[in-house]
Amino acid sequence: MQVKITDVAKHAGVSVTTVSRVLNGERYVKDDLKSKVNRAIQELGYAPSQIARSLVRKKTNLIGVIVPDLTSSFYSTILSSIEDRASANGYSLLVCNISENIDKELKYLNVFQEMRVEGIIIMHEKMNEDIRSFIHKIKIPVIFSSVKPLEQDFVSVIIDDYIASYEATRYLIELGHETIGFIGGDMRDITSGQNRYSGYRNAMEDNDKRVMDEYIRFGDYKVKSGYEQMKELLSIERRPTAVFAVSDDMAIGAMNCIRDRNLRVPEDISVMGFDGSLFTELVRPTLTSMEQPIQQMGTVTMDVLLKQISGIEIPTTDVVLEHRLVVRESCQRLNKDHV
Amino acid sequence: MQVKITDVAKHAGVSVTTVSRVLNGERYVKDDLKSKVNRAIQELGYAPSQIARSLVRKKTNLIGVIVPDLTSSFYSTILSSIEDRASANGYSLLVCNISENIDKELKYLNVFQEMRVEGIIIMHEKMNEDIRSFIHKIKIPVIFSSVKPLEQDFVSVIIDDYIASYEATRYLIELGHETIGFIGGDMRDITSGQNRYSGYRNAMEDNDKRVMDEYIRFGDYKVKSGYEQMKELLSIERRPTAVFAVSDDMAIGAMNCIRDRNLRVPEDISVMGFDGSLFTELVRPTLTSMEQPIQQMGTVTMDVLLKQISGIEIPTTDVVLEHRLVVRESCQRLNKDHV
DNA sequence: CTGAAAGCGCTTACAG
DNA sequence: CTGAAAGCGCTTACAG
Repeated sequence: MQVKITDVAKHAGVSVTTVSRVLNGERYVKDDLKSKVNRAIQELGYAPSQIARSLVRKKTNLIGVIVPDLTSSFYSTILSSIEDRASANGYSLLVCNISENIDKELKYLNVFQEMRVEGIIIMHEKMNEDIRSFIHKIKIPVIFSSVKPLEQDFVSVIIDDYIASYEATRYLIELGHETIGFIGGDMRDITSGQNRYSGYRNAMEDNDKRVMDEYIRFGDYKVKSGYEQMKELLSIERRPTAVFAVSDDMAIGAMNCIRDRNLRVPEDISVMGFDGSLFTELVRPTLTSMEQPIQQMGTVTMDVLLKQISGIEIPTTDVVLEHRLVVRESCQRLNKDHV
Repeated sequence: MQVKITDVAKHAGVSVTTVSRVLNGERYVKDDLKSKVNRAIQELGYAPSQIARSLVRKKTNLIGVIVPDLTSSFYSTILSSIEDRASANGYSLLVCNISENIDKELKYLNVFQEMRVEGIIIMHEKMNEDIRSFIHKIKIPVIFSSVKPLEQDFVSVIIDDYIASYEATRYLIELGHETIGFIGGDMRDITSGQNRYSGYRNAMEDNDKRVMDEYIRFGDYKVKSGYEQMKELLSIERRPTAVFAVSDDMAIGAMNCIRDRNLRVPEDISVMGFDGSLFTELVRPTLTSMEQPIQQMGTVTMDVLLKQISGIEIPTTDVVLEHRLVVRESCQRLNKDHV
């Protein structure tokens, strides 16, 4: 029922080879034939089948992307800039939202393979043995964005989460804070769980601050868990004067919790976030945050992947982007009188 | 280089037909052959090519989605539930983020057609003649989600924006407000521009409230424009005691503007939003909003489209979902003393 | 229950 | 400059 190339050829009175040639902008087609063909295409409303074309060219112009959570501002911003670079280069995105569901990830990785995508982008680091071995076996270029799995042979586009977290903590220390609460992520995550935790811990120790277990909590990066964990921190007898949450969402949850207890940010408690999401400017007080270059992260990810695909360059090491502390209103110098 | 079905057949010592049969779970294959084939698949790491399969079956299991702005919480939430339903039904999503770029939309519509997607979802209503005629001509099922273009022959999954807006305004009137500012959307948009504006206007008139031009502003649905337009409303000599913004994002921008002027929400000015985004619960005070059933909207969109694709049912009318006023903290009864 | 052959809609050497 | 033919990797009647 769909118009196909033979219909166009018949309609124009030429061979399919000729139609194919004008379709692909080849030279060596006389102008009168070319215009006959173009008219036929027009009249028949012909759109060549990419899938037939892919089969013979062995090129699909498809990229598969695995996103942990589409509704997250962080990931959807990265995805948006990935999409931008992809479409600018003639690629389309096959998007999979796994929402913490590992089975879905493996299933989709299989779909990607069967669809013969030319590259795969993963923004997720909770691996299992199946996924690990799948990625090792597959011949399609795979790149991780914003996360870094343990294995050295996977390529990531990331920031240095350890140093970023270290510097965020040091900033609070420099403001005079002694007791700094920490709301970490999932310790099964290398990047955003373990590395950010170590950064906090080492910054504290290097500056002779006591690291106390009751000041250390862990959430799931979302607003709600920031709220819950902050509730715990506020129940401590000598509550912290500053809190560092490893995601802006959790930091906002923490701020809301503080406010709901009739305490003020930053007068009573300073709050520091991490990521640089859109929300930092949207809440009041605005949120001081250790920011990742989110947009750039997407762009660079796509550019590196494109190079891998074209075979120009096989990256062997991670691409590490610059983090940046953006000071806004939610942190202030410790008011000694207040404690 | 990729392993193909002939390799598997050779390795297992059977015909490609047989391999194809076990791949597709057909009966009529003896157990010993079946296990031979399965072993060969295993050993060779064979993954059948969907694109070859699509060519012969004339079925791609692909859905094309056009999103106006991936970074918007509203659209990414719909997209997320669309993805959920799609993958549950064996479909993958080809996602295009057009970011207000009409040319990109037409280009992507073409890509969708060439990729032979089985259905197209559009969450965007800024049409031009090319797009309109393209959609009319194409034989692929198209469905609009959360928006309703002018033409009657396109199917949409929406709420009744006019009534929702009418009721939101009436709620503010019932709280005793006389002067109600309005921050509308783009008047080129039927759904979220014109209909919501008419709802506001008619609710005002039906309740004998004066509709004054200076109280009516228009933004682009984003936080920043809500802030800017609120600034204008605050500069009016007799400023409104309540403001209704037709997106939660703009409402939040308005709240921030009010706060930055050292006024309080809702004591000095009540603020009402629209959409039911995640932010409503995230800001302080929490935002009263006329909510759309965002998740359901995605689910229903996909379900209706799936029916269209399977030919079970060709919807001829829009699917209208229920809106719901969710009262939170940002609106209060007008305090007469205050004015 | 199994296999040889045609065909899906294109592109690309190969001849002319 | 143009076309006939082979082939991309599968599935599906058709025979047996």
